[in-house]
Amino acid sequence: MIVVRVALPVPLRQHFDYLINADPKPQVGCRVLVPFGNRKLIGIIWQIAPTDSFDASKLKAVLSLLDTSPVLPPLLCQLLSFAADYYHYPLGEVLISALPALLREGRNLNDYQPKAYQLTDTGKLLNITALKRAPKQHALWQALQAHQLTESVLLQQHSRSTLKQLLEKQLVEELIVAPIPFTPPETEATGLKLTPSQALAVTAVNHASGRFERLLLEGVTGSGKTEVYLQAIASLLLKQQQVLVIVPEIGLTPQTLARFQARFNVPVLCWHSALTDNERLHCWLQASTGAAAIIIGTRSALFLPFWQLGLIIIDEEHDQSLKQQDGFRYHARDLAIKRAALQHCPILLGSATPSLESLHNALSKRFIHLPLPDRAAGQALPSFELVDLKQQVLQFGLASQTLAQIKQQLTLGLQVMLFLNRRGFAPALSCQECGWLTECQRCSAFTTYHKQSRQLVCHHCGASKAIPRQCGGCGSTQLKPLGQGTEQLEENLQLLFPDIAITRLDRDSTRRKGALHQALEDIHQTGARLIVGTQMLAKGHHFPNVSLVVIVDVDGALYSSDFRAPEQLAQLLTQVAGRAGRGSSGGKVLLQTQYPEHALLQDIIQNGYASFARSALAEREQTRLPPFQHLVLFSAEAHQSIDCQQWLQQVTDFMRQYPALQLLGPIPAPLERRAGKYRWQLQLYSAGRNTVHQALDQLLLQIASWPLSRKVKWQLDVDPTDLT
DNA sequence: AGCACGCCGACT
DNA sequence: GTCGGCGTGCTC
Repeated sequence: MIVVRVALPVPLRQHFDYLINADPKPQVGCRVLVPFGNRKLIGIIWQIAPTDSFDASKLKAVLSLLDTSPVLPPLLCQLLSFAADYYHYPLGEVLISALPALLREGRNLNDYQPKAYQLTDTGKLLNITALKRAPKQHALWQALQAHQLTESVLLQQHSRSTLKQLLEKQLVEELIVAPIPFTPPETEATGLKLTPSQALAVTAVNHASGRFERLLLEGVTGSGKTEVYLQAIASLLLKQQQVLVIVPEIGLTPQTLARFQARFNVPVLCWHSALTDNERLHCWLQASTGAAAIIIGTRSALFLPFWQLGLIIIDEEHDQSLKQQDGFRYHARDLAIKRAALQHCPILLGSATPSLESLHNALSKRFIHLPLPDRAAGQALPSFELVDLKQQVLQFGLASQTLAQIKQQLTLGLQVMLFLNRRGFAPALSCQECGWLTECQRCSAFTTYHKQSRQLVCHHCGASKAIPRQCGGCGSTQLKPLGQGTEQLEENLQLLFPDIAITRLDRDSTRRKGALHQALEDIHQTGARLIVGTQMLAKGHHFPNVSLVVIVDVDGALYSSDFRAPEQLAQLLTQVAGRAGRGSSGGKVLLQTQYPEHALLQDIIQNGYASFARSALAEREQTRLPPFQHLVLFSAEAHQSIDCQQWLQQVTDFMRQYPALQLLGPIPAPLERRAGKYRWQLQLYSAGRNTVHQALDQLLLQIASWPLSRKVKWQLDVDPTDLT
């Protein structure tokens, strides 16, 4: 018996030591089933024979060793260990979250390995007449005479039950076949003709092959980023190297997959949350054996165990969905960079609207900057136009000038897209007599009026209730919708344009399975049409027939408390604009605003995202905000507001011993109460990373001993992207 | 986190 | 008399 140190999926920042048989040999990265208190847990072996073991007389023994070789190979162990340190999240939970669910539950990997079948010695010596009354079994026995057959080949000709019968008679035996990596193509796939800047980008990626290099591909929408990805991949496949492509949640469409599959004659697999547990494990195995050549996946694909990874691509690297927003709050882009460093392979970040973080890295020469300034097909970029809402009589939230332009495009048989980031019919119901508004009982927010479903819904906690007959303040029955959401905008537009088809695209209209697909199909038909939608319109989908985009209300983001709001608005506007006018006609984008002279808007519309981003960076530098300082966000949640505040005050008091840290807070969170709980936060700024990490390590040793930590649910977000 | 232990209030 | 509320302690 030897001692192993095990990482367990518990929120305790420590390891646990167990006794284990020296044979079969336990290895770091293997799963073990261990007794823990009065329950059983699956953990990962983290160290063999630690020198400073726990009191040997108190050690329990491992119940079983689940793997003969590590499910987490050394490189992944390094990556995950780094991640646990960097995000200050318990190692055991980080390790276990990197495994597919079936492996987390302790499933035996061998059951999922590809199998082959051959005759046993008795099977080989069997008399030819022995199976004559079982023709199917006889046929299979005959087929196996020459050589073994893999499971998939065998099942093409024979049934599983025949096989089972021969296995039971011990005439046939099962063996696990050694995995075979994908067959590299013989010649490089031919792609489209590249523009000079595309060709330059492909060359740069190829040149970086085999070593760690970070490249930022800054390409306006329609500049052919995907073609650069495809051609950069082509030469790696010849060398039998695998490629990982990480895309935002919404970006993994059948079209994306089809485009990769059509180009290369190698296995392309996808990885996303809609896969079943079995499909996930399959994909995980194909990555680890090298059978998969290209994997296109959402952020957690980052933790797949590749056989020979040659390149990582992060598409839409600015996208918020790359950052996990609960539990282990990692950023897939940042961890992918770490992974590329460990793998000694290049990483290519692509976006039309790069994050200020990546742009800063590119401008300061840490990343190789690869701009693609022109649209590949040569069309003009859409033009922006501001619509001043001041002193205007609005009809359904739209200025007369806006309506005139909509009408004009519809008359031409073209499509118009209206973007309103507020779903439902109206953001609240209001009493005409006393001004009372329908509020959520459990959140500090109003409840949205949904007309179709006849309900008041809180968009923060999800609670819904029937529409009240009377005002909760004065008892009046005069309740009217206040403000406008997509549901109402659709209704109103239908009144104005009774003959025009309208498609609404938001979380409510696409809830039903297949509804999104249907809506997109409708939009792809030519002819006049109005499209109304939320954020969903800005991501992933292309609308070739849209010639005019209306941003109904841009002002919300102009004066936000979140310092990232301008960046996000600029990205949104640019992305929305890029969705339109892809056909022969260049599109136009109307921005309705009360503040047409606002510097940010002026910058975006006159000079474009690239220019805006550079001035925004200069501003961040002056105000010492990320990426010029590092930010860590503490949040606390409790039934009593005072508990949150006091808990964060304790953090503040502790952190005072580090003068290099700047503290902002404790302050109430932007949504002070959610689902019946109060929420506070504390922001920590630091010029250097080391200081924060050291301070946090010390702090986390203390927190468990604070009595208040029992009442307060707290979390820590390193490099937060969302300050709510 | 989970789970047991333990000490006080309102029920069959 | 018990069921069950959640404070406290522990997990190799």
